[in-house]
Amino acid sequence: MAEHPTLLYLIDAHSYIYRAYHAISHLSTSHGLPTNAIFGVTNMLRKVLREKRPEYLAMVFDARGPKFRHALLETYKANRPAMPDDLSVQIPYIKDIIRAENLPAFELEGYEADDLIATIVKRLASDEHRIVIASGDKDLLQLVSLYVTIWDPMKDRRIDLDNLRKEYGLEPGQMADVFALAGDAIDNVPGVPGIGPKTALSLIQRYRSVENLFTSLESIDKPKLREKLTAYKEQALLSKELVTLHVDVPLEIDLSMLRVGPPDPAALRELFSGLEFTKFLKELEPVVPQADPPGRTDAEVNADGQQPEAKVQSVDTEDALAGMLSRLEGAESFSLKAVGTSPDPMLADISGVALCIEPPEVFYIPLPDVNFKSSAIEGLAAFLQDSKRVKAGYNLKYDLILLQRNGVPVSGPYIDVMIAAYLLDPLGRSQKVDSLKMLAEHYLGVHPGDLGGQAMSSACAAVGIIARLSSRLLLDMEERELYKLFCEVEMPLLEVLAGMEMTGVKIDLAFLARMSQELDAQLSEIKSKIFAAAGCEFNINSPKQLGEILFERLNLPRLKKTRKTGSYSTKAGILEDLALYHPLPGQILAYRNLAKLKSTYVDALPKLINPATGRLHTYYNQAVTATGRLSSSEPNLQNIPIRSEEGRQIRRAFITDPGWVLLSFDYSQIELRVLAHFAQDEGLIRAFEKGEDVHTMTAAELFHVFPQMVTAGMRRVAKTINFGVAYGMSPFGLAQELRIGQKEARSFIDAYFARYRGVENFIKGAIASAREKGYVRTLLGRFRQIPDINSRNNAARQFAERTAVNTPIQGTAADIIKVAMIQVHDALSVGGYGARMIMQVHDELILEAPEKEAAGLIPLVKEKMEKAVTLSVPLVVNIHSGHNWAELE
DNA sequence: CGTCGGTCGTAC
DNA sequence: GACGTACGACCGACGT
Repeated sequence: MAEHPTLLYLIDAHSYIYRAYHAISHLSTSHGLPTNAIFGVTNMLRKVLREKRPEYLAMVFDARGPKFRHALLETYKANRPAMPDDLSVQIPYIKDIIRAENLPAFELEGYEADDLIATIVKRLASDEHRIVIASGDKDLLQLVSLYVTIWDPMKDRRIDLDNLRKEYGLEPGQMADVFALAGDAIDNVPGVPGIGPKTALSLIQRYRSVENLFTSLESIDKPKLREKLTAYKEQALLSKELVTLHVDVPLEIDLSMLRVGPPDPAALRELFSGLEFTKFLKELEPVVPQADPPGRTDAEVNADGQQPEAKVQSVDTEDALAGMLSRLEGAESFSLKAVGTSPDPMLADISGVALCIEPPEVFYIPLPDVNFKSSAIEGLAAFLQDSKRVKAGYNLKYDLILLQRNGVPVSGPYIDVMIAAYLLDPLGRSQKVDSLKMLAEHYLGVHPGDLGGQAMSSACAAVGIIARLSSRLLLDMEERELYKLFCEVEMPLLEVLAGMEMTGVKIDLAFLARMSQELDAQLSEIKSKIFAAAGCEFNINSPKQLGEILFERLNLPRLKKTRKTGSYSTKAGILEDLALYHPLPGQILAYRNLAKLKSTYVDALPKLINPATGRLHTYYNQAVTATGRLSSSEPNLQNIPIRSEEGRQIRRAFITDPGWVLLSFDYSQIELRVLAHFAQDEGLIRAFEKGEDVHTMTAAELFHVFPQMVTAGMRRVAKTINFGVAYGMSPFGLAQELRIGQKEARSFIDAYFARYRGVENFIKGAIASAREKGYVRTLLGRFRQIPDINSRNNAARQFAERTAVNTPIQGTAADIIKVAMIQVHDALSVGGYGARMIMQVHDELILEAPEKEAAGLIPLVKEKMEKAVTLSVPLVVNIHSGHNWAELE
């Protein structure tokens, strides 16, 4: 596989023109010119340009005039309605916009876009030139190959060779056979009447091709089906000719014809203003001076007339490179920003690196284009890997992944100013991934103007600011006693997380596809029962409509208060109560349960599979939570269901390669152990030292019985209280959770605190300390301000008090697993294991390992986790292994 | 079409 | 109102 394949985007223009036309209704200028299709196509195009920054692209149009296929079948497309007038008037404007964006466009008299696309694919697709076809047209599926994927930019759905094989169980070349049998009413491909997509698919799966099917007709056991096929044999063969794409369009084409040029902002501005597209007008960047000629460039970025932030030197000659490298020789630290073509570092191609040793001087190394690419990379790589030099960045994990994927490994020490700012203020959302600008304003008092603009220049401005921010934030962290946490935990963890994100996890797509189908069937069954029970049809997903049905139409008792907005609450707890009065609430609960699984997990996960790796790469955010936990997104792997049996099935889709095994290591009761440590509570510490079931022990204490006498109900109460303590539980909350009265709940809580005086004192102490200092800290010194702790507003203050109790507990547990992750990572690398950490779920680490390594690995990882820190109670890690995540119990 | 608050539900 | 920390799907109001 090539190291950096070039991506070519082929856009099926008519597919998008029609979709935009139908998706957007009634958009027109004040003069009455319809603009719905123009708007939709422009929107899609600009999205592609913005997000993919393609180097090569072609807009492919259907040509007017007779199609050669008419010779094949006179009725072909005969009854297809001509393009409506209010659409055809828009086409010239779309072409104008494509011209102004400077995008290559192709159209050939007598040929359809499909055939042009097929021909271009035939000529250009290779390992080095991967092709992405943007289209919603099924016929194009036959072009999918190792080098060609189909992408629907509106739904952001990708189909590559693996997907296609898994979804259809066929090779791309067989897709034409399926369509030939099933036919297509819109394109007037007749197919075989009475055979739809399902039957067609299963026939081709069995017989491989239309031709082969007709030689084996006698083996079809359903007589009706055999009759149909016999009767329409000729029509089916003709249909196949119709749907088979032609790769012999007389078109001279080479790669250079597809190169995307720079857009013409003046022309775009004129078009957009004539079309009254204010949205796009705003997006056009303000007029900037032309970039200086290659060589030495002094693109100055002004900060409100203060000193320039960046004097950019473009490293695009051997001399410039030598100059930069000799400057790096004397540098103990430098800041960097890798520029990629996508915000997802697992999808992006690298286009360059900006680097700053001493602001305002900035180097920019354009990467894939430079002809001395290898020497530039090698020279730079030596410095990026030098453990004596500090590398500063903003969201460095992005740069690490992008560079590593392009063969340039980076090593610490690091200073990530996003994370530094997060430690200093974990609430102030000032350190979001796109807000380096806010940090500059807050800590440096400058107002950089160029951070949101074009990628290269904003990266150059960014590295200057990062260099200045890093020294400032280091001082602030020292002052706040956060420096050690930063250097010894967060920065090493950054690299661990980068590795986990790059590795990703393998997913069983076929399993999810089956599950999706099953859920579909179950959902439609429940849906009809719901409509019958309700006596009318409505949107089950709308809490508003549902509330009206339940409480107004069916007049069910309004047991709970209405919500803020005045609508009725329809959450699960309330529906469970209502289920006693009517069958509908129970059916709704069942529907919600399945619909949630389908939309949030079963159908969402496949969309996030990376086409290049075939795996799922979550994003671990290290600078989001108020307590110091990690969060995971795209997808969130930290809320995959486990508690219900149906939900847990989702975990069966998380798998590993043959010969490998999944191992999970989870801390037993980590938050309760942390509580025992902080509270120095004798009873709790003793329970953990004995190594017995802590909830049972608590129940024994609470109910004054021997542990052997504890019933399941008693244990459940104890368990709920044990969890509740860490959350700052109230009698109301406990009552609700246990479905008991508030008085009873209060007496349980009183009994708990009477038995666990240390815990009671810890809670009082945590609140008092927060009141006095205005903040709380975790075991490793992580810091969170509690601004409302002295508020006169009761609700706000009580909330602050619960936070003051919960944050040290939750945050310390987060500290501990972070330390463990670093040590496990180091141990794996020192021990030369092939095993790797792939997921973290707050108190649990999941590794994948070659089966042979598992036995040796288990005690090693367990040891590292249990000894990550020393508390007054032992840390205990439980281990499970299996071939999918559900087997890890 | 896009954004955003509200509601709901999953995890630890 | 009411028990901590997240992410994200869906709806529906509203803006372009």
